[in-house]
Amino acid sequence: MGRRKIEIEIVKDPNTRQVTFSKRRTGLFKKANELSILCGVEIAIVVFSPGNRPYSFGHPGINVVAAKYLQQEPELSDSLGNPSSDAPDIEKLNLKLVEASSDAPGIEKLNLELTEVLTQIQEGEKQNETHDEILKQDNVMKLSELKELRDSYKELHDLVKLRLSDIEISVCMMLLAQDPVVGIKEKSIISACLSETLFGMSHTVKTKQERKQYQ
Amino acid sequence: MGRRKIEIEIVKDPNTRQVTFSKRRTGLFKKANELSILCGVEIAIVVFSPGNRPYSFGHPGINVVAAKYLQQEPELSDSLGNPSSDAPDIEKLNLKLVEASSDAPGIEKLNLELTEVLTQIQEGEKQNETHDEILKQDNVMKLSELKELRDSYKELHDLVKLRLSDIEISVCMMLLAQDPVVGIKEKSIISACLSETLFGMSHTVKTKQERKQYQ
DNA sequence: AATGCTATTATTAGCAT
DNA sequence: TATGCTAATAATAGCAT
Repeated sequence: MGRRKIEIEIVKDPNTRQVTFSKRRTGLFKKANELSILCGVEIAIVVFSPGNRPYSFGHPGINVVAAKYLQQEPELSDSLGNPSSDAPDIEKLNLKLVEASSDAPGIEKLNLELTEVLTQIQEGEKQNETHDEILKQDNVMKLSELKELRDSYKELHDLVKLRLSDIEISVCMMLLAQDPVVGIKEKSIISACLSETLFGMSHTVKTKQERKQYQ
Repeated sequence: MGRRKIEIEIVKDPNTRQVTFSKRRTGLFKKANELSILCGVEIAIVVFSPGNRPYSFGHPGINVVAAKYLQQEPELSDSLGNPSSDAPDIEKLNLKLVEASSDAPGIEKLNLELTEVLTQIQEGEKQNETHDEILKQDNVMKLSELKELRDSYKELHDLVKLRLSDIEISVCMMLLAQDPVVGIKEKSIISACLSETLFGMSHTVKTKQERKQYQ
């Protein structure tokens, strides 16, 4: 594809490697952009340069898509008997979403969602403690109370599971919202919101590190 | 690039669009693979098909890198004071990681891990059912059984919460990776986490779709 | 939904800037 | 570190399967 064919193996000369990276990354992002436009689909790429700098591409900006995705959730459960085939109206909807997302609003919602999840988890932990109290007080429990206990846990479980899915979706969307190298607009908004999110989550990372250290 | 030139605009015929997506996605992933090998860099791609199915590509497989991450973890807190310099040995290390991972079992392992988590969640649901049975059989329950019930829920709860933390950490890593000014050493690790997240999400989203379809 | 064929267009390796 | 040039290689549009 150039003056001569090359083997697909690591380019030994660091300078040449950097040039290759730069050119091929450009080409890759161009291809990704074409794919997203030609097929009306969402795509996200992250790649680290040989110097370990991150480059990313994403199309389109995402909040509208995220919101609408959650909206179409009910519809999905209606199309039960159709396992591996794609309902055509879903595809249409998807295309509309991509179109509509060009005028995307803010990203604060994402942060709010994350905060909500953390809050709910904390509440779940409180419930755990409450149940502990109950267990200590009575050796025998009425069936109704038992059911309540069970139900509350089940509720918590479902809640967290649902929230987990939401977060994963949000993350996905966030990935898609990365600053595109080729032709998208929301750059400044996205960067700002990414920073916000970063601050919001830093405490969680700390928590995990602490967990490991004291284990 | 084909029998005739086409404009980069949405392909109107749905069938043709799907074929285009399939071919170009293959091409894109091939390019991404070549880029990662030629330049020894880490890369991750997520793309949704016109039918909204997630496809993902990532290099390298995360297991090797993740292992090295855990080994390096102690050192990380030491190198925090070195913000914006691009240490050359870091690049070498990064290359070694990529090389080392070329003989990694591949991506299946990652998917297995994710499947494991999902399985555990499903098992949690089964336990819910089991507890239902118990509740129906006995009006009175021994304290030990009650504790078991409580513990199983707590376990499930912790499991989900842990996974949630992992996702948040991955996101945080990703956000950190946005900023080239932040310390360099962590970058390879970051991208590993990122890959994990990307793959994880692709898998999870798919699973969620399936869950909905069969509900 | 994916793959093989192949005429045609698109990407890029090596070099210079 | 990135871009312009250009010969040479690689991807793919349309069609059939």
